[in-house]
Amino acid sequence: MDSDARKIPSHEVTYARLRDMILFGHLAPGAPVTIQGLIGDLGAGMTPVREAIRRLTAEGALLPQGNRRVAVPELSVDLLEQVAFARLAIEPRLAELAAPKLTGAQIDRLEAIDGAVNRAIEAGKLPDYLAANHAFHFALYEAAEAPVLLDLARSLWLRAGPGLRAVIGRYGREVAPDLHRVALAAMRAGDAKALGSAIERDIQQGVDHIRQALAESH
Amino acid sequence: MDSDARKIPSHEVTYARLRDMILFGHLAPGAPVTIQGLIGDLGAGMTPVREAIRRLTAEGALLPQGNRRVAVPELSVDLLEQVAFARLAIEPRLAELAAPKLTGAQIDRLEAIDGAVNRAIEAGKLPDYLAANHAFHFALYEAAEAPVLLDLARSLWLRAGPGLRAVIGRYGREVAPDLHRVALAAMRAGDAKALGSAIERDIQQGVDHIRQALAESH
DNA sequence: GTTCAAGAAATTTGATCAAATTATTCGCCT
DNA sequence: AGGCGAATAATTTGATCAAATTTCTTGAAC
Repeated sequence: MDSDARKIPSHEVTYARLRDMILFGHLAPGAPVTIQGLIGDLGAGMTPVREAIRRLTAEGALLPQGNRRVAVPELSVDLLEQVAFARLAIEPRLAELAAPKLTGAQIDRLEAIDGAVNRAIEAGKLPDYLAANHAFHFALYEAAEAPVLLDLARSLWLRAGPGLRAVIGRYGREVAPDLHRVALAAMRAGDAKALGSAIERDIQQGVDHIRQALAESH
Repeated sequence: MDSDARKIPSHEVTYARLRDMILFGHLAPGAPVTIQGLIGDLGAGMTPVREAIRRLTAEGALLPQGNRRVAVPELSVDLLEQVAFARLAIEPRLAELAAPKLTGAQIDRLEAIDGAVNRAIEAGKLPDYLAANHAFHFALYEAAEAPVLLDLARSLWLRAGPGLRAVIGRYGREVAPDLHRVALAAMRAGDAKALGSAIERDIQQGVDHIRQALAESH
């Protein structure tokens, strides 16, 4: 029954679960991320939990609290600006690198993911939207075959995670230009520059969204 | 005697030691970074060593090897280009942010560190040079008070670490323009743009150095 | 008879857990 | 309000289990 789960180690599973909780804003900033608590919640042993916390701390998704505890960091305007700057530097480059390597099948897959994004928006399913949007960007970035830049992008999305919580619950007004469609058109045309530009504007749009949500919650 | 060391946890010490070994090229790429080996070499327990390895893996300083081991990654030309691109995007920005916040005392300290850099060069002490150069850059970057960008810079230096090993042992021909001096002049003048530009050229110079060393070792 | 290969045993190493230790925090009492 | 003590949580060690690599042996082919 559970014979299929035997191959992947427990600390990987624990890491992935905790990461997704942060990435999609399921954990409140300042939340008490305690080892003992996660042992109960995730049903894992102590060692796997410790290692998951250490990894996420190293990636900037958790913040050490002076005393020997960690918590989900509050996303201040100052931190958001740093994340925004770095994302705008790294991710358009990833898109440019991916452009010449994309196969037709990969573009089809990206178009399918983008369909899921739009369906989630129309249905008003914010969590689904966040997951699908994440999937779209990283399916594209992975095609760039640039592991260093990809790791940086992952870390930056993780740091922006707590900000998404502020977005959740706001009206799902999705903005005018659908930049994913622009990006897809650039992919089909093989235009790396245009693709990078579309991704850049898409990031700018997303960051603006978080910035507004942050400003309204004081 | 060791009463002062009681406050900082063992896994932090272990992490810092292993990190520095990678950062300054003391570990050969492909080297067998094994838990049991480090327990012996560093005299630490199993859990601290595990956590240090996990943290450094998350930061990209160590690479998982399919089987459940990790090793110091080989620095290919391709990886170096990615690191170079990201460093050129992030670090000049850190310098610009630091410029208006630098106090006279901090600039004096940076000048002192740069003195150590030059002394190490003249004495032909490569390890001392690497340590002092690292200290110079991060003393500057820390003044920017931008933790996100600072973490990214740390991760990038860590990824470039294995490349330094190729540089060690080559003739210590230090290049013409001393860009640290240019940077110090920009700091005293309070010219953020000039400081960013000096750091940018300094990075370019360092990357060129590694690139050449890499090319010569085929 | 020698060599190569396949397979099995043994050793090494990583993963997980449980217990003991140490530090921090919180409530209570003065 | 300040300090003392109990409780809670993190750190660390040691032990046990599972996986992987290496080595040794055995058999067959040349």
